[in-house]
Amino acid sequence: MNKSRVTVVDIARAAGVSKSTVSLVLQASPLVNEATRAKVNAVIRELGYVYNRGAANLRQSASSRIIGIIVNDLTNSFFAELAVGMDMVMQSAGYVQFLSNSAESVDRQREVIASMREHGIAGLILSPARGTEAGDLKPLAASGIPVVAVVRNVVGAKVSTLFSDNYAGAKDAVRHLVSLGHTRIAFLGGIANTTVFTERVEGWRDALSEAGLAAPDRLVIGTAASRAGGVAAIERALLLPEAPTAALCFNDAAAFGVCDGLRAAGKEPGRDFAVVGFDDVIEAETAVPALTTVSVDPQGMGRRAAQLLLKQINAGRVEPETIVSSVRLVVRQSCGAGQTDRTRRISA
Amino acid sequence: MNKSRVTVVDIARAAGVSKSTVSLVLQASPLVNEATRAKVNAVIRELGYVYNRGAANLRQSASSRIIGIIVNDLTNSFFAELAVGMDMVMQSAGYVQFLSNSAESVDRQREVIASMREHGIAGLILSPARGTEAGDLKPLAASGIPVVAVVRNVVGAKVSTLFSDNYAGAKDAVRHLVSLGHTRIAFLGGIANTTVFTERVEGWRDALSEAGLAAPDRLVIGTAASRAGGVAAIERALLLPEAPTAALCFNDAAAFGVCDGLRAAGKEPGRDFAVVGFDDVIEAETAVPALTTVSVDPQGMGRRAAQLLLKQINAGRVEPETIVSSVRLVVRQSCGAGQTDRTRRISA
DNA sequence: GCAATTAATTGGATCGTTCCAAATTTGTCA
DNA sequence: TGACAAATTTGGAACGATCCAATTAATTGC
Repeated sequence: MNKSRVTVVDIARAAGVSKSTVSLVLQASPLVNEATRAKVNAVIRELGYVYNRGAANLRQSASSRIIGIIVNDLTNSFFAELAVGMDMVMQSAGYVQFLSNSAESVDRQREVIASMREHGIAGLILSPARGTEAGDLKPLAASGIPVVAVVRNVVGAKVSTLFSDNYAGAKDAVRHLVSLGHTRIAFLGGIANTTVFTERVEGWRDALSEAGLAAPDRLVIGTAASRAGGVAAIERALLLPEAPTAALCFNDAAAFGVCDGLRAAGKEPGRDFAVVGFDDVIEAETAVPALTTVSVDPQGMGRRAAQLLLKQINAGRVEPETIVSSVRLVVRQSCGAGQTDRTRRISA
Repeated sequence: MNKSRVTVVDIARAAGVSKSTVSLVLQASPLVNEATRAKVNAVIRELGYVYNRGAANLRQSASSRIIGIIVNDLTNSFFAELAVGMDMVMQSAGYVQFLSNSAESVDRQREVIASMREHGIAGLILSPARGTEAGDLKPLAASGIPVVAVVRNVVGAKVSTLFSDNYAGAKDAVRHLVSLGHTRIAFLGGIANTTVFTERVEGWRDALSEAGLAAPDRLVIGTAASRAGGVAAIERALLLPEAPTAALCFNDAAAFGVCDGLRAAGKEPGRDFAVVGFDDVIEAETAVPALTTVSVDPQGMGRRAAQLLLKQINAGRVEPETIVSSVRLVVRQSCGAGQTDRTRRISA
């Protein structure tokens, strides 16, 4: 009902103390007498006082408790999980987040970064939009705001980076397919000319040559990193003269698409064609067939990124570091090896 | 390199004008001379000045350009899309968002709301965690901050609400299944005792009785509203004495789970059992079989919610309004009717 | 050329908090 | 009890912007 907001001065007047004392109570200072503290707190509750962090921030030279998170595609469940992981850590560390979706637009990303700077973020976690340049992060770095890039890296930018071991993961996956007897193994889906794509293809190529198998370029079919992209990739793959019998897919979304495409072509994934994904999104486990995939634990990665950023914020000025998050192959059914408990139980 | 930040006073000094003039330039006031404006802008760029919105906000009586968004489960692609829709509108209206994930925890939600209040949000869009009470939103309403609840409603709270027509959607879906000749139609997945669940079951029940069919309670199998929940629900459904031949599922995630469960039991969704979902997430279109589902267009809903909130913010004080977003049944393959172009092309 | 307008500019005062140095109260001990 | 230390409390100056009333500069009309 009060048109104007309640301030420390109002509290002070009502409690019969000075505003300085109220301020001390607000920050739980040990300097203030217990009785006074109790009285002030009572008045605070009574008047429905709301702390004004903006005003406090203005005076405090220390950085704010706001951190920015920008993700390139929130509708992709990999990134959504990544964001959730960050959210968990930041929340419990007493930070709030500006979370934004750049939708792969560098312009949009630039705007969001500018807006976040104006709001005085203490740090930024960025899953960069495609085409992000070092210059886009320059102003942040210049004003000493720590930045952590996740999943993708920004070439030339002096920021901490956290990404998964794409090369090793792809290599492991292909080795496994080779051990199952496959000789024509494709790489399906994903957008070429991205660092992540290149690294995974590199792992695929090296695993093949290590096994003495050919790795012809026509077996690498880059499309969108989505379900639809997976469908398109497998359609093209099946038209090849010597069609592959197995595939490592760019990510899980593409892998699901590949399964869809196989079924549409009358082939059963897992039985007639081995499919391996990358990411290990939650659906990978419950899908039928359950997806064999390279697990990168997006939530865990989000948590680690958040921790890294917090460390940098607390340390003041820190040298950028690069963390390669290790991955592991989770063998389920879509590659044709192994069986889960659930399947056995149902078919029994 | 400068340890302390650049302020309007620094700009003023460097440009040889007063800080008031700089302020005028910052807000693009027509009062300032073109030559002066140009000079000031040049200095701003040169010194790398960053506008301090916190300080500005402190003085300005008007509300901030920050809005809060809290979503109950960001890992669910329905809600992720919802958030993206909001993000689009808010971004282009010049607002930034605090986006948080309550993960269905009312405590967490309360903390986040408190934190947002301290940061002076201009409004809040909330997809409430289960168990949210009117009291949780009371303080916001009391301080005149507009709130829009989406997807779920908060009983007793005087806030605007935007949800989809669950009853009509469910009814339409079941009518369609009836028209295909099904007589034993189950309702699978979803958590009972939620408004959304109740409304959808109501639509299911009424469509059945309208067709002169029985709607026994055992055909309603509530589980989690997830892929895993769908698997569990269909497993139980198939064990019933007179097993159903079709199902309306609580949402698309559950519907995918039902498809998985059917395959695991040796039945092909669409051919041996009709499956209909609810939501129309992006994957519904590309899945095999493509999912027949009640389309609620989550992004569109997010956009509408954002527009509603903006309207309320601009209007000052507004009466809470309730908008029921209409839905439409999208017939694809999982219900056994119709064929998409893609399937025909591949099988040809 | 001078008053009357209009266009541009400018010092404070202010927003709600924190910080600092100084003032006050309380407690201790000889 | 008085001196001294410790425990509390406090007024006023920041923080970085905006706003207002007031001032100064430029333009116009006659």
